Amino acid sequence: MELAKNYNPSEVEGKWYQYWLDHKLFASRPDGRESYTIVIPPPNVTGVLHMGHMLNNTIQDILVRKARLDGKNACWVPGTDHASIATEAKVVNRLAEQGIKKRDLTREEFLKHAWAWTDEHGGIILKQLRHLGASCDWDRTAFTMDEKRSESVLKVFVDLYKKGLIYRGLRMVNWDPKAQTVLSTEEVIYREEKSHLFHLRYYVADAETNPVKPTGEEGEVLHQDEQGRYYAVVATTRPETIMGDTAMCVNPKDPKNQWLRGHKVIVPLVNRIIPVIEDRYVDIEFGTGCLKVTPAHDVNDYALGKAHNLETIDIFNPDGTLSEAAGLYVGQDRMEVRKQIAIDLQAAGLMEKIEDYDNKVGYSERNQDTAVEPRLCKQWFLSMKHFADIALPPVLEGKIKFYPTKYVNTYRNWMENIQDWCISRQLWWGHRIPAYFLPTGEDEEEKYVVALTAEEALEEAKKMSGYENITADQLRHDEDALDTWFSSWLWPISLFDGINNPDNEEINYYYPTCDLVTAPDIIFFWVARMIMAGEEYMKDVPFRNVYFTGVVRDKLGRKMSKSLGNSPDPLGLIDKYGADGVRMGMLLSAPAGNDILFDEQLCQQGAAFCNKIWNAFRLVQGWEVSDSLAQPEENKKTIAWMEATIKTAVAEINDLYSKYRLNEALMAVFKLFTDEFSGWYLEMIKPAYQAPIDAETLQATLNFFEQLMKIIHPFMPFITEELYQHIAERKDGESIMVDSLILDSPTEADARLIAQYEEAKQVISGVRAVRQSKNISPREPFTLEVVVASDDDCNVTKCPALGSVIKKMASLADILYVQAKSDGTSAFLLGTTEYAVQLGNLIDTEAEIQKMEAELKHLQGFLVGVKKKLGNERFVANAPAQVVDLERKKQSDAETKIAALTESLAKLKK
RNA sequence: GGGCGCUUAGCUCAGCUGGUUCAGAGCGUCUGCCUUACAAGCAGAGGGUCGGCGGUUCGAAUCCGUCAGCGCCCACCA
Repeated sequence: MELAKNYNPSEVEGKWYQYWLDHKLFASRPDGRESYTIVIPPPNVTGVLHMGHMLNNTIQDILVRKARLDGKNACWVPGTDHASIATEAKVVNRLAEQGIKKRDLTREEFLKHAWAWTDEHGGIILKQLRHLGASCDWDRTAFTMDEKRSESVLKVFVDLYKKGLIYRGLRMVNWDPKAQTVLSTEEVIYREEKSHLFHLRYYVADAETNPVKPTGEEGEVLHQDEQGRYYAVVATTRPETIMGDTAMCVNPKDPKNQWLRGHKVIVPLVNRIIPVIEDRYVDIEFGTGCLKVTPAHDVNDYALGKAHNLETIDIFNPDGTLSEAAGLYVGQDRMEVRKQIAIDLQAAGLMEKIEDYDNKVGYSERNQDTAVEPRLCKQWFLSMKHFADIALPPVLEGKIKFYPTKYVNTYRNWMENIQDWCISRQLWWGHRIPAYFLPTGEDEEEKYVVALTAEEALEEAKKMSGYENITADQLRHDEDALDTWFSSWLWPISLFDGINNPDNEEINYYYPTCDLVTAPDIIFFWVARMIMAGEEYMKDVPFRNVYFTGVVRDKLGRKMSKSLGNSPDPLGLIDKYGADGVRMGMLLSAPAGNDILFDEQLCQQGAAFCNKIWNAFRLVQGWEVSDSLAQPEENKKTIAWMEATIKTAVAEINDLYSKYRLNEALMAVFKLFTDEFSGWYLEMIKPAYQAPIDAETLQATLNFFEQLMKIIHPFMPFITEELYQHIAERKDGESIMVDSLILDSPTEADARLIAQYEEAKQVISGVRAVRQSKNISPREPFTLEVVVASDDDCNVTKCPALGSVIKKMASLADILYVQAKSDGTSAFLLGTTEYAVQLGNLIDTEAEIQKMEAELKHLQGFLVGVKKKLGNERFVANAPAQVVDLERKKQSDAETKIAALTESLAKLKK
């Protein structure tokens, strides 16, 4: 069959992906083989593929395909995440476009819209992954909100509640006023912002009844205005919260604020009188040392309020506007109020000054344009102490390995300072919390039961005193949903139904999974919590290795983002370079743990490599075979060398895989094919133009080709399948995917053979370099002189097979062994042996002399260094004998070379 | 404020427990080749003294200290 001159991925990729699907080659069932499992980090169900996914999933696919080649039963489970907060936001936005407000809908109506959206956009990303070649077992595709996963989540909630690990409590939590839900501490990201420090006057309220006299060091009276009224100054970044002030706080040890002790002050504008309290929490150095205390809107103030029994005034509505309780600016947005109140304070003469100030403001990880508000409310929490205790040891003890290892520190630090996990969200899209509230009187504390179903909840409720006759419609199902991560933390278990159906065949076979490939930014959200769930529910780790990928950046190091427009369209790249090319491009610049600076040009390199492979095959496939032709000795030897080379390379590549140094493994694969196989081997055994090749050599070459395709396959699945199918007749359903590659370890004999060929390559390169520097055609047949004693058989050129290989590769007419090189030659040194190319009248004696003198000078300098080292008694006395011997050899070698060069030079100069 | 990591050729990175003939790779650069597998190619070449300083050692890119620069994570100073 005639093959096109250039490789065309678009003609190949779709065809083989369909073939793999048709023959169910991605599917896995438990069997007697060793299992190899990866669970996909589930992308958002309505997400679209971006470069981060490309990197992440390329790596997973490489690992899975490699496991198959190693003969393991590989299973890569795909799925999506319902991503409650992100998806709900998208649905809300779409409804808004249609003029529908979420709050006008019932929960059921809203969920209908959400499911419609999910059905419409859901799983697009998984379809896109197929273009990349992802070999997931698609029949297993799961969703964090499908039936099995949902049931698992609720069961776990009920179980943990019963174990006393889930509780409900009033806490200061992070509130997202846009999404109108609480967030966990992990979901808040802090950004440094240019802001202002407002210095506000709080007048002393009781100066008449309780006189004050603040004096400075010089004795002058401070803090007094023109009318003689005394005031304190409070520095704040948030003047809009003064309506919630219920105290002012000073440090009792602060000398400059002693005069305020025991007094009362007036909140500016609001004119409420509040006490001055004392607490060592206040930093004497910061601002004026006076702190306004707003217990409802600041975590620290809340603690102060509790300690000092202060009133709590919540001045915000859930949407971030000011509430009735504020009394002023009611209904206006807090950010607007901040601007307005600054103006009003100034006008009222209550603003001492405004300074520029950098501070950190928290934002929702999902919504980076609305600042998170600390807010006091009742939520569900998971106590984390127990989980930290069970999840820390496996990582510290190495039962789970992190690549790169530096994340172990990060992990430990988080675990050791863990806070309880707020798991409830004021959202509808998600798993509804299986808690049911009982009717209570106005001032009574809330009562509730936790149960898997409403029926069970009713049974439970009836057991409570006073509720014996309660009916189903009197129970109020908690409106809140669970944090998305409360379902994803079960992923490695719930995918195999290990929660609902413990000890089933699948969970026993596939769990623990082997590798987890993920980005480091979800180490706490997801990785850590999966380890917790694994230890809690399976009493075993969820995975053995975690490979943390880097962040994909552009080649200038900027994070890829929509607003910068520097994120290429993954599918567009695949169209342009082929999936294999893009996979190689991604990986070439992705050392584990480092950020990857993505450069489209690297995909080009990947595509070029495909073309190289393609053409190498075209060459081999085009050879005419002759059965009568005997196999030349040199081919036999070269085949043995190639075999040794492949074995050695595969051992190295396997070692790199085991260390998750995939980019280095790919580079080794690339060099094996390009340099060793195409550059050297094929050229060595290539028959003369239009001459046939012997059958044995051709067969060996095809075998090598097949091995090489397997070696490359994890990185470039499509082209390797295409050529695998060309190399030999294959039955329908046969595939490189499910073939295996297991080679013997390289031996010492292999190493010797490789060393011999390395030397031969150097002779060839030496001759080529002589030609190049003299601008002589590579075809011009020369005679090579080897300056070597006639009884010395160690020289590579003396091996008949290698001799003819060298002649062929270096276009030599002959190789002669001489005592001294003849006139009209250009020489080079390899080790201590001198090789001289007979150039005849093409020689430029002057240039030769210059070249040799330069080398002589270098050698002499080198010799001086070596002699100095050997002259150092302490070196000779202390260094290991091996090292000293080596230096001695260096010395004698250098002396030999210098002698030879000097002699040649003398001869030339005559 | 704490913790961690990084700094080696123009770029992106290797270089393990200090010691093979003056530090390696890929890309890029330069030179010569359209040699019937591949110009998405072939051949050849140039290019770093290993962030600065100090120390340990017979010997340091490799160990220690220190300074500088970069990056990441964590933390309730308004």
